[in-house]
Amino acid sequence: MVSIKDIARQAGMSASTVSRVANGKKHVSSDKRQRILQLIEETGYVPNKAARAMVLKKTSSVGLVIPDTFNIFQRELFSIIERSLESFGYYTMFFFSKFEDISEENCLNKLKAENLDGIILLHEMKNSAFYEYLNKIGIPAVTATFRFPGIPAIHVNEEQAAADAVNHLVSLGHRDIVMISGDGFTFGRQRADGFFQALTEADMDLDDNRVVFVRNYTAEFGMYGMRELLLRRGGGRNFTALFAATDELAIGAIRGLQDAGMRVPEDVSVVGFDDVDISSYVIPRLTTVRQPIKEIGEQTALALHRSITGNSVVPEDQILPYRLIIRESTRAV
Amino acid sequence: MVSIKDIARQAGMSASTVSRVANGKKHVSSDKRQRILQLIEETGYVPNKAARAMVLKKTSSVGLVIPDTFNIFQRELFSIIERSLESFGYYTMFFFSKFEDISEENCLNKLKAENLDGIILLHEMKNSAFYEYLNKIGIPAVTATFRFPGIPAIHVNEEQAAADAVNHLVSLGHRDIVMISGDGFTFGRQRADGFFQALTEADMDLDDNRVVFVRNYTAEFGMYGMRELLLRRGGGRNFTALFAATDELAIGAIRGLQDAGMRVPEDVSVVGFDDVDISSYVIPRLTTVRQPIKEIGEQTALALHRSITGNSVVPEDQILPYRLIIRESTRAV
DNA sequence: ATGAAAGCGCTAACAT
DNA sequence: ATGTTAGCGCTTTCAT
Repeated sequence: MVSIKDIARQAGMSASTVSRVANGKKHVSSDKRQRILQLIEETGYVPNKAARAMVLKKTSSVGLVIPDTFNIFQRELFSIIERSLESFGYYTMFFFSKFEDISEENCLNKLKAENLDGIILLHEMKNSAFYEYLNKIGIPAVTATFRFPGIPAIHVNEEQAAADAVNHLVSLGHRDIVMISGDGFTFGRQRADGFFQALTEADMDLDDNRVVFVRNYTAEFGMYGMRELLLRRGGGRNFTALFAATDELAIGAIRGLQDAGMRVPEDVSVVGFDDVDISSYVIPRLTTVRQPIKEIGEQTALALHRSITGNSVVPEDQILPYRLIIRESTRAV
Repeated sequence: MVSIKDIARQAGMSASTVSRVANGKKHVSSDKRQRILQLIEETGYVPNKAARAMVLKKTSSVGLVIPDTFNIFQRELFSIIERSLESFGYYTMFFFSKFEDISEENCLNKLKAENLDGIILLHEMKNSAFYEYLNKIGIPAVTATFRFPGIPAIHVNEEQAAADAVNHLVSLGHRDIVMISGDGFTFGRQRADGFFQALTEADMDLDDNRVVFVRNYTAEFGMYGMRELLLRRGGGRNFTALFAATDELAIGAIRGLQDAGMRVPEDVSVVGFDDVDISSYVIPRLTTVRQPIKEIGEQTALALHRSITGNSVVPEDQILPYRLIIRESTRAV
């Protein structure tokens, strides 16, 4: 590894001068600057980040905490955030965390060791120790797609969005609607709440048997959820519509339906949530709730940047607009 | 941030003693050790990684270079690698890179600044400067899913696997087979080569018009590719089977077929590649080539670990077995 | 404009 | 067993 001293020695100057050049500071004669620049170019010298972080007491890095088993939506989101953060000059470090105490503790320790400038959570924590730590050291933090008291959040109104999705089904004449949701994230609960709210407003029967909560928001568990629903309802001909808490869940559920000899949307209408890439290509194309993923990502990065630099207003919660995208998986009863 | 000095001061001992305890070294009396451990617990002290890296001259971190627009297969793979690396005690840093000179240069600079213990590439580089750098500084490196001369690689025989996929189609009686592949990764070329090889062996016509290369390996581009193919073939009734270079491409292509009024597998059989999660849930379930993703990930981490510790044989190229998974998207003509 | 020196948090070598 | 010291690569006073 070529260090600042190597450059200084080769140039016959001091490390200070090299440092000034490397950081674009003034007060260096242009001939020396030229010479050093040339040496940097030749040797491919790049300042060591660890050493820099130590003296500067900041890392220009932000930590992005994401679920260990992130779904397609979350994957798209973190790419956007990463790119956006980069445009502000931050380097993004990813921290994968399971929804378990031990994994969270592990994640927290890694985070602590890094001396980050800020933290973004895409993923709520089971253990409040995490939030307490953020609070205690006063590190800038932002949450995306969910909120936690005291931390600025960027998200949509999950409950309302879910209710709207269900209302679409109701407006199509469906009277017997079921739902598959999941554990581990608040949005699973919120979307289920929206579901019940819409049912209530439509004056429909809302026994708990209408919702099954599965372990993961994936296609695999969507299929299991559907099997469970079919079992509960004794073969299933008695519901005509399904609301799935994510598009992946919806895709798996449609598979389960198909396996049981039911077609979508002829026999059962299905609405998903997220409007993930693949949703507009599967058969049938999915009716779903589109989250403004680009805006969520960009606003999250911006809010954190503001919070880090501190030279503008403290960012507040931002609730962004969603949109119901009607495609082929729903139809009138 | 609580530092080693804070602990030392509170304990009334020297930093060395605290360091010894924090690193589980011997030669500390058990009462002092107790006291320090307690303090560490209370304060939540975690050694600063940057400072540690500086004196140790190693970071216990490995860089994982992945494509900016990673597909589902690559996403699954990097999770596995990350977990596996963690079990060896490494922290993984992700570096997203586009297949462009500037992005690669950017990525290389970040890499250099980090002083990594090793590097894993999931993604080939356009510019050879990248490989030259690895070589020059002699940093341990491993490539996964592709190979570059001089760097140990973990991968399947892409060409042979593709040929097998096509042979399956041939054995089903298909005589007019087309393909959608992509740019930017060698595997796109290799899978196309396997396609041509199988066609040759089956003594079939192999004009270049049979393959369309799209820009990305996503469902979106799979659909575009199919449209292009349909255009070329004047409406399309004259091919009965498709080989898609990835499952996502296959899903998009099936959508394109469906939109043109053709059904899979009744009118056209489709084979994908990768056996991504979603492939066993979509309609129709995809026939595809399964890469041993878990083994690829684990062997990659292991090979790098060996290369870093240097206390075992230098790892060599490993070619892992693939498997053709026959599901619903293919049938006899 | 330039260099010398101090110090960031940590570990290891060297005393004691 | 424990403390003192030096030094990792860098930036930033502070002299000159």
